[in-house]
Amino acid sequence: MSSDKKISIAVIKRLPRYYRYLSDLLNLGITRISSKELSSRMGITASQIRQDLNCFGGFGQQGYGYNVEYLYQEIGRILGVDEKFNVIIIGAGNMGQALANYTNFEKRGFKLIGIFDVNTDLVGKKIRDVEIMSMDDIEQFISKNKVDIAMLCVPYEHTPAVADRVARLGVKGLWNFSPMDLKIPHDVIIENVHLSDSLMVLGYKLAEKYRQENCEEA
Amino acid sequence: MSSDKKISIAVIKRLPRYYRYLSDLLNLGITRISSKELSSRMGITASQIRQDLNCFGGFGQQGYGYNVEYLYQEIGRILGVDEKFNVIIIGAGNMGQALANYTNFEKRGFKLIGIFDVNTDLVGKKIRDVEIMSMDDIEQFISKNKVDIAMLCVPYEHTPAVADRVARLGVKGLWNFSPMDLKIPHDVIIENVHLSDSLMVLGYKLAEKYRQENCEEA
DNA sequence: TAGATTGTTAATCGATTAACAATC
DNA sequence: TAGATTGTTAATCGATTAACAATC
Repeated sequence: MSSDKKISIAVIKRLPRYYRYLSDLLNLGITRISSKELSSRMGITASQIRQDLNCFGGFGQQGYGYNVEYLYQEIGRILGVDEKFNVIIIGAGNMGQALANYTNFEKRGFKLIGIFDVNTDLVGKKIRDVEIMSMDDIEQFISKNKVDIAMLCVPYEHTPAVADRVARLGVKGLWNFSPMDLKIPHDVIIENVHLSDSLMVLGYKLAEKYRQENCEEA
Repeated sequence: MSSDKKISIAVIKRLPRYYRYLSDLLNLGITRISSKELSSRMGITASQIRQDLNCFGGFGQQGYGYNVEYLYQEIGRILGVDEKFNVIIIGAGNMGQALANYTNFEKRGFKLIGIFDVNTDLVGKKIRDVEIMSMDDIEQFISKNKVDIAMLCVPYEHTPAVADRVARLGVKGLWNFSPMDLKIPHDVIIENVHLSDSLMVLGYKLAEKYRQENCEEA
């Protein structure tokens, strides 16, 4: 059954992946699926799927499997897709603009309501109906609008100060794109996207592959 | 000692993080560090640090600790920073341009040598001295230049076909930004960057936080 | 030498997988 | 009812942490 025993981060990190696969199944018009079939599609064990899902409740039915649409909606609910988080982007460079153009985020419950930049040349420009505003106006904006999440796309050296600034204004979630482990002394949830870490893992695997190929030749 | 017992992915994923912290220490002018001191900075146990490093060899010295510069260089070597991977970006939209502007990648051993897009309006434009070329010319380009890694910043629906196309041309590493688990029938290393998965984990944690706050009020 | 800190083995903890009774 | 497949407990596996002898 569901309720409150602490759910491990390993399980939580798999939820968006389940959500993606279920979305695909839905688009394929598949209405029911067994843990066994899903396991072969996802490349994980059926046991793990059942174990994971049972952290949150019994979504399946013996002898039948899982109803795709129901499971999709339940996982969406767990992930907070219905919560409709209000989001701002800080830093309207390429990365900020790229994120502003990701319409998929909206479907996942993240609504972009503002973009901020220090560069006054950009102020007034619109990206998908959302205006770029001056950083000077951010205090006023947040006091007038509920902002759940700030996506931080500012240069490395400014990131801690900007994070601190929006945290003081009551923003509860930060999505950090700078290559640092952002830590601020506030009651805030931080999720770091370490692009260069990911690239370096790719580099490691590639270097390892090249080494192996060289061995085989020799 | 070093050698060939398979190193777990959990360890490898921590290497870029060690590399970042060591780079910071170097910039602070710190020349030696103990696993204990590093553990308190990184928020992991000293035991894990020593265990991790010893997968690759004994980099430290009893009674002294680790030489920061030496350890930094060794981890860099393990990660392939010296290999100088040649990289191309496919898709010169906001995300592709954002990546093209990340000068940090170069310092980590990833050299951008080409950008490709289907949009002929973009062809000829330069980003940091690298020209945007037409997708039609990609076969010729790869046959003339060693390309280790392709960063895929193309729309979702085109991603598998583009991945397949460059894999056939001999590109051995793919960095995928589309929200799918890219799988292609070639001998290629794929690293997926699932931005929306990361954002949804943030959403989960935030939703959980809000639920807790509501409970406390009630 | 004495103190510090590694490298490494052993113990613990947590996550994954296997097994199977419950039940649709 | 018989067959299928879940929910859940138990077994296994791997990763993290603790401990300490080796040694700088």
